Amino acid sequence: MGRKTITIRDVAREAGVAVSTVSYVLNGKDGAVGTVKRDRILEVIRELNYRPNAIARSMVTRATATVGLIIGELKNPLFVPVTEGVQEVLHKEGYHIVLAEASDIESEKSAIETLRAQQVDGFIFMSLSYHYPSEHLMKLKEEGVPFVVINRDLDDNEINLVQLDDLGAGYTGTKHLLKLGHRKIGTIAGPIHSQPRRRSAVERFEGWQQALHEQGLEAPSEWIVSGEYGFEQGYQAARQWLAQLEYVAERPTALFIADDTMAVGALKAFRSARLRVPDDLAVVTVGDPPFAAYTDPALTTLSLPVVAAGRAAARILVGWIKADTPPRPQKVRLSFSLQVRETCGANKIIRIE
Amino acid sequence: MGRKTITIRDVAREAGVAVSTVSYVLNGKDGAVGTVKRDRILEVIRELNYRPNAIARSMVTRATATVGLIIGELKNPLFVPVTEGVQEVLHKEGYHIVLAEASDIESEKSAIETLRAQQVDGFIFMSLSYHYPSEHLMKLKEEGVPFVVINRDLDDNEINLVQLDDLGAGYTGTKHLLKLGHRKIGTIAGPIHSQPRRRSAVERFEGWQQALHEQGLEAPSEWIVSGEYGFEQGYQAARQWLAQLEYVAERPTALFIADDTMAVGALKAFRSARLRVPDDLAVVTVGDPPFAAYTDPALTTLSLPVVAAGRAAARILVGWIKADTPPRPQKVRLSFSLQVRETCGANKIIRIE
DNA sequence: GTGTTTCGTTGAAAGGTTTCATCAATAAAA
DNA sequence: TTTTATTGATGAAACCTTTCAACGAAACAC
Repeated sequence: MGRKTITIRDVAREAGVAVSTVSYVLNGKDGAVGTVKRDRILEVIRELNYRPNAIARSMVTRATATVGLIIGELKNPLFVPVTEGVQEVLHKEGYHIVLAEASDIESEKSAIETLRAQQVDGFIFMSLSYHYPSEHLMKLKEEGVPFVVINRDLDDNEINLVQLDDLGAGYTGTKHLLKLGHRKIGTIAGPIHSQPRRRSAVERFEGWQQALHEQGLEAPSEWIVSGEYGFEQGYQAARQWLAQLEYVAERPTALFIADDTMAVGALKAFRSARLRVPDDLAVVTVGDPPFAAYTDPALTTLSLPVVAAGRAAARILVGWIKADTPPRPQKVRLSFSLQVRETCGANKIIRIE
Repeated sequence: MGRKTITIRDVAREAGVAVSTVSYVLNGKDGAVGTVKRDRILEVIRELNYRPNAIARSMVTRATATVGLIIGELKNPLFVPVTEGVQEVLHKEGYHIVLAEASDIESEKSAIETLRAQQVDGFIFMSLSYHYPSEHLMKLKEEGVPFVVINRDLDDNEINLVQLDDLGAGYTGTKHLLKLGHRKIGTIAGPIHSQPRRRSAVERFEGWQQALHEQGLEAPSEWIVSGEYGFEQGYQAARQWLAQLEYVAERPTALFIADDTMAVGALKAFRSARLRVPDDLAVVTVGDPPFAAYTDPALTTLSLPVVAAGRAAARILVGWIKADTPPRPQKVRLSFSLQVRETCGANKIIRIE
């Protein structure tokens, strides 16, 4: 609508100085301009309600103070906490986030294209954990575009990567059950068979396996089931798991579930089956979202530092952008902590002793 | 890093045509350029891997195809579903989202400033539901900046607004309990006393009140408690509620809780107090997040169409931007639906009959 | 064959900023 | 007093597009 936008030129005219002078005070090149003119300029800026045009600035500086956050799907429970961390440090550093959803590799490519056209200064990828090469990321790297990847499985370790220690989580969770005296431990795994493969699910599963093998234990295949993350999916997986147990002599006394949302669904299934947790079945899971302490029974779970992951990724990215030179490629692997609540039965055992 | 960016000029030179010609094929002004040159140009574009600079384009078109999404806090449970809806239509229309978090009015103002400097084409506000005027929004309106507000309480009804029917939700939820035969109905309200006031909480509370009054019923103040949204906050509020009941002769048989996360916390408190839901206390709540069906007992709740709210807001905004003229100001109020599950006891009653 | 449209193409201006090179004036050094 | 630095300020180029006005050539109408 025909509203005249006011520019640096107007400010300069009104203040009786050169455009470049105004630009200098705007950019805080303080030494370079006398206090009397500076004050006058600032006054005029306020008076005219002048707002510098970041687009025009970007044209010449070739920087937008904007980073693209590419995310697999908004519903991903990691999204909010990770973005929280990302936003926290990005905001502090004066960067903006532009959001793009990309649930498969093709839309990811196209998101990259449009955001590059928008001249974003860098990318953070937080999509599904693809296992396979992702040549488009390689290309990005070759072209010198700053980017960091969160929680994916990449075969190129020249790429900056922030990962949660899902293997460790699976291992430690199972170990916890072993320490409580359980020897027969099944698992409800995440999407370990999906294509593309999801790293987090596979690693948690392998952690479970590893802990058992270390003790020379082996779980029959009937004790294993897998499914997508999610409440309903967990419910269904648990029902399938229970069904499978009918075909095997020994029933597990404990269960490692790959994800808290699945666990909530599973608890429902166990309730309908009149299976008491933890008395009949001890459960340990992974994630520790806010609701974990409020289920019945409360979830014993491995808390993953997702906010910290977001922060770490953002910090690496900002460093790279500012230095304008790729950092020594690093794989940050963030640890976890065990939150002992009720589903594992640890507190009950202590009470009995 | 000194990588030469390739521009429309390079394409023009390589293809042996004028810059403007390239621009025309880029922008699909199809009639205007001969097929032979067009093909050559497209070929060169591919060859050179040319990517038009959206920033430069924005300079001249004065449009960025970008809208600012200003949100109170990422943790807000509405954020994900609303953004889902927003993103869905914005993406389809070729717009990008740039995200800004602003938890108070000052940071909201500054977010607006920086995003306007970034030349966003419009705004969607999805912050806390302030009650008070928000002059900065008025200013925005006067300056002709397109924007839509989701779920706030504004005294200016010239502003485009998408609201969830929180009043109706409170009313209908309570009505449901009344229909089940309850006459003594308390409430755990949301932050109705907070400053600035949160519309959703106040409306849900008023809906509860209204339904009771309609039946000539009155709840003693001991049956009422309020708190912030959240699991732990719900737990605490419920404990306080239980404590207050000690000081009153009659105990409620039913309870309206303003929010599902609070309800989950409250259920925990009731469990420790050996209060059976729904037998001793029927519960109805509001929101219907994914976990609502998986608590024990499952939550009877009023499902709010948050994704639809996001979509509606985005559609209004895009219409405004494209028409370059403010639409007839509208207040969209989206309805809700009652999800009868277990906490209200309805299924039990039916079974008894 | 002349006059008028239409078509395909072009050059140049405009958009708002940063920054480089330059310059005048003043301060410091010789 | 002359020379050299320093300071404060400036004009103009550059960033990469889009789009307007203009133009020659071909097609059409008469």
